[in-house]
Amino acid sequence: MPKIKITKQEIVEKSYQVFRTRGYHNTSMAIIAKECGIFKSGLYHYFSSKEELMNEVLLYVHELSKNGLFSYLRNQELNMIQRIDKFLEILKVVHLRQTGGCIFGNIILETASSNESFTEVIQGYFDEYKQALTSLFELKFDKAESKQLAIDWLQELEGAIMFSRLYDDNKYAEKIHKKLYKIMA
Amino acid sequence: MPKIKITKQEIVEKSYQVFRTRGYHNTSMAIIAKECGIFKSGLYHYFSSKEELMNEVLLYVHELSKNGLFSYLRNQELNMIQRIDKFLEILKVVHLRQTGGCIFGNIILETASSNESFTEVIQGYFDEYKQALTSLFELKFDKAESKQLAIDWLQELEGAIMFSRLYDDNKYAEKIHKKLYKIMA
Amino acid sequence: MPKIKITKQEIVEKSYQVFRTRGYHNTSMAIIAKECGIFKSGLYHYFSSKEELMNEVLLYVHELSKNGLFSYLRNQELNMIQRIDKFLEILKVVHLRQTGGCIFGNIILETASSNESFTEVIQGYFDEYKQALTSLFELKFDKAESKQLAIDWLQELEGAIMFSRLYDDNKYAEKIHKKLYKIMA
Amino acid sequence: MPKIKITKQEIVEKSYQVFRTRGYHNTSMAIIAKECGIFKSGLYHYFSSKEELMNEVLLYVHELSKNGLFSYLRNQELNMIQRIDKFLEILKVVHLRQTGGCIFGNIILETASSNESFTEVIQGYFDEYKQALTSLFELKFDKAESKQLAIDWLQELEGAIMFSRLYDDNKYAEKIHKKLYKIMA
DNA sequence: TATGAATGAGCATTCATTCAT
DNA sequence: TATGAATGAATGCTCATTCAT
Repeated sequence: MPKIKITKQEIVEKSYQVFRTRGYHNTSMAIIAKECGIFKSGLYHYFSSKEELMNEVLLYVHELSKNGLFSYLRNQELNMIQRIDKFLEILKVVHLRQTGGCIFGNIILETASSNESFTEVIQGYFDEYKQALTSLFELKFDKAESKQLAIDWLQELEGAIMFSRLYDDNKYAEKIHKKLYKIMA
Repeated sequence: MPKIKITKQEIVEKSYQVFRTRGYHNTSMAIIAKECGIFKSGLYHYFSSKEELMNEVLLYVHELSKNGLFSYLRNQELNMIQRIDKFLEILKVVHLRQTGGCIFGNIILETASSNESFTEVIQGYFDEYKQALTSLFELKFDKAESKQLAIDWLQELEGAIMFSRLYDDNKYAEKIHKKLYKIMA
Repeated sequence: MPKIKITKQEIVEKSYQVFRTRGYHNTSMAIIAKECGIFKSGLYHYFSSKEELMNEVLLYVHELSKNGLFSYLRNQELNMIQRIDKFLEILKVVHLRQTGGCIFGNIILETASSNESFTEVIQGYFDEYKQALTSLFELKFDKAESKQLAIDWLQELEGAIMFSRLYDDNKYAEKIHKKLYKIMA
Repeated sequence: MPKIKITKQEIVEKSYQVFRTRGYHNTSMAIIAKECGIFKSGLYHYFSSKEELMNEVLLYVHELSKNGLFSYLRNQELNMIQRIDKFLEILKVVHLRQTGGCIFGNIILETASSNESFTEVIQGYFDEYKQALTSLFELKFDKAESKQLAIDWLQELEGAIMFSRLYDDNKYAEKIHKKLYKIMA
């Protein structure tokens, strides 16, 4: 009798998708519960509040990136081109699909001025993202320059994702993706 | 009896500030009414819905930019440096203050995947922004290159504003501002 | 077209009855709304919270007592016996009916140890009650003794109301009522 | 593996404290479970409902009083003053501490008009309390008078506890305590 | 035109209780 | 027996919007 139950992990994954596309305030616990096939009150068995759920979602995506995106950038068994290849391969799947772009960018712009406490965890994500990119750039540039390049490229990427969503056209993001090869050429 | 009433224009201006800092879904008509010193139902005398109010806000800021920001970029009575000087002078006031960054960037990331109809008007804004920037770049580059530079710089600016809000530090945006001089040098 | 609407005052009166019999925490805004024949949300047009509604109820009953109960005790146009007669006449209507006894006594025992802010207004009620009783006793006793008698009698009354509710028998309260005559005899 | 588990008795004792200070409706099974260091569902192993738990609490406190408070009042090995001394010694610990006064008084006023079935057990408590007090008074007065004195004093005590909680000052209750000596003097 | 009352759906969260393991 | 997941109604309160005056 395969009693199918949803796990805490699966709730986080579902919530990720919903929050990414709908944003924070436009997503109700009812919507998430429905998406998970459970009762609203069931969510509170795992998460003490909507805010905590969102924080866990962000931490989960960060963790995912550690083991995926970021890991390729600093994988010493790969050469420069291989690292970029692998990184962009993932990046396309993550951002190019029309599922809401980058949840960290979305949520920070939606909530930066309010009381919600997402800033810290989002900073943590981008900090590590920058470090991983720096690792890549250091294959060609010195430390300081690499760090600056990382920040610049990340910024451009987020701006590009915004434009890709605005014009419903992935070309903006893709162009920034390719820019990585040019920088390292 | 000089009963001073708030004008439609003033409501739009107040709403601009509220929407920019709080976002769309986290802003209630009640908050806006309170900020304007009028009754909730009063808002519906001027605007048929929250969505329409937001649209009018976006159009108002677009209009403001036409007569301000954009106008300097294509002012033929100014030389290149003067245009940039004037443009950045305004830009600093508009974006650098800790009042929510760029409302167009905020709202597009918050609502791009939902049913709200802000995409068109936000596209209109950025289209004209790009054109105005293109006018500037054409003082040095050819048409095609100027257009591409405009898009790139705008993207970077939006990414930089995001980082300035994330890290509560205007240096990210300021760096992109200065980049204009370098491009035109 | 006699459009019958419930006024804020009527909501307070209805709420009084409900809170008095059901207590504070066992009374939901939904119950009150239903009792008033309006929507739950309608209550929030008049009262910003359940706590505020309760406070207004307590102040209303205090006001009622000022113009009723208390007024007879210090009415200088009445002699001692007349004052007691009138006072008890009202007191019977107020407490003896099986509608929940004394709302001030009920609510203070239910909420004294929690965060609700009813203590102050309930103290205000009993302070004035004591003063009014003191006025009566001063017809026979000196100031200090009158004050003590007032406190004592009030305490006994509240204890008696509790016993009348516990045993569903008004005799306990009635006995304290009559005690007034003995004290003044 | 000395897994120390909470006993039914300990749950009742913890619940007593919580119910006494928070009241019945403002106390959730979750709060009690937390206070006991067990799961909510664990409570239902021992008690079929919140109502039953409360009833057991009241019976427990009644039992406690039998072996404590009440026992001194009718202890034939003690003389009158000794009985009062011992009785008040306990009474101070029970009521004077700022932990919610008298649970029986609190709960009867909170629930007397509702469907909960606490009336009977609370009556049982006060019945025996009256009998015990009557035993004391019979050392000096005849049966009928003693009974009346018991009722009166109990009433006054409950009213005094109410005032002590209302004004956060134990003097009201203490005064009634001392009154016992006067009555028996 | 402005007011403020009314509307009814929706919000995040908590409730007492039950169930499966 | 204890656990912790599930349940579904209910909680206080807010929402965008409409209506009558």
